[in-house]
Amino acid sequence: MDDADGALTQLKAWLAQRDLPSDGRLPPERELVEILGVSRGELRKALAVLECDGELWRHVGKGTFIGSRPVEVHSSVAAIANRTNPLEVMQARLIMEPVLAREAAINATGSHLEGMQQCVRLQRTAQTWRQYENADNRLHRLVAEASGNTVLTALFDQLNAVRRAVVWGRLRDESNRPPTNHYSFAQHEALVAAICERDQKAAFKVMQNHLRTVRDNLLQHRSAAE
Amino acid sequence: MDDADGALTQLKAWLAQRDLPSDGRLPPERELVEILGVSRGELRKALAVLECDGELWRHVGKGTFIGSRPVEVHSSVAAIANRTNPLEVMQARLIMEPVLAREAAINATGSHLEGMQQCVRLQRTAQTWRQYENADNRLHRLVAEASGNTVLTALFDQLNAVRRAVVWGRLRDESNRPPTNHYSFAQHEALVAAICERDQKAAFKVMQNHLRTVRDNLLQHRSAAE
DNA sequence: GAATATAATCAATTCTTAATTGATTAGACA
DNA sequence: TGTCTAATCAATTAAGAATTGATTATATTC
Repeated sequence: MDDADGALTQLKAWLAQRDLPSDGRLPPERELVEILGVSRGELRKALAVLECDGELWRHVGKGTFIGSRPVEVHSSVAAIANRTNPLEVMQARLIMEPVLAREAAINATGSHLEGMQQCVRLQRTAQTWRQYENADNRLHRLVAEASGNTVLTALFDQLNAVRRAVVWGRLRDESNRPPTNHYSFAQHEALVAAICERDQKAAFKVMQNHLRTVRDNLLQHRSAAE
Repeated sequence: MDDADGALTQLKAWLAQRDLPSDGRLPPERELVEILGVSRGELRKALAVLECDGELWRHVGKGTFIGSRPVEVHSSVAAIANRTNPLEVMQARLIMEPVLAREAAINATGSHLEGMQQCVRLQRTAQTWRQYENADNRLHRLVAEASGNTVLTALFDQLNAVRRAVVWGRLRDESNRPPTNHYSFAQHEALVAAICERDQKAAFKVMQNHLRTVRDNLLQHRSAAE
């Protein structure tokens, strides 16, 4: 390497002798310039080479770091909700939630069961759709949590966030209050009963039937609107 | 309701007539006290009742909101990975991926199929484990994408991110290059073949068997280490 | 005149400080 | 004893200043 790569050579040497902090961050360009005694343009050229080689990554406002750029996994819920539709969401729920119910029948703790039963009671006495939906959300979340699987619960949370962000249009019943004989009442009670009795197959089946009912209602409303 | 519940009655009445902002936030306690003309203690009792009923939720520094407490969806991949283990991840994969494979058999496009076949070829000729894993990642991601379900694909991505972040310890084979008779070869080829032939049941079954093999290998290694 | 160094500026991010807010405690009052 | 008021605490948010990589303009050097 000749003088044309002086900055690069010097930078590599400095990186080799200096052990960096745990996060792999190296000093800002304005400091490195003084440390290495090169101009900022030369330093940036050298950094660009190393970045191109995948040895470091940079970001405005953050700094320069050794290693490979961390993958952005924070695929926003809103972005997903904009590219999907209620039917896809229901399909995903039909895959996830029966399994969660089955696992909940195995692993649910006493406090989980108490919470589920309270949700069912609250739903029966709900005066508004908002109260009804609150209880519904809490119940399904409790089932997920009771499964005991951290990953599945996290996936359920993301699915749930997408569900709430998706545009459901006029699919929702807009009457003032939930009817006293709403189909979900019996299904939710059967679900909680199955989980309480540790009946895995029943918990799976009841949840599956429940979500199929919800899905079929969805399709019926849609075809009626078209 | 008598005077003992005056604050609760007044609060409910105020909530009924007043339409709240879109985020469901209601004024801070210090303001509500002046609006309703009740003492802060009474107000907090009334709020506690409504919170217990699940009609609102509160948090220090944030405020008081109508609706059910939002789940921590910010659960970053790293946070999940720290609280889970390889077995939970495999369980989640066993639930998600066979379904994705079945849907892929229905909805995969020509470019999806080409990509899958290329992955299989790349895996056969992989010189290093890194190349092998790259092809493996791409294949499974292609199956998810080919399912055509945006939500399921997003969930797969999150699961995949967790899988890569989880500490697998010495479960990985550390030999220099993948063996030429690695069990995954045949399974992956059978998977791609089933999807190409639009055989939904076979695609589901092959993926399930594949992941069970992976899981069993995992358990075997673990019990050997103990 | 071309190339490079230096300075100025921009935009994204982080840091710092103050203000807000629900929760808790202590004292006054009846 | 019970309730109201005030003070205080702890968690969060809001806003402005300071950083930092990227870009552009100006000056310098050979």
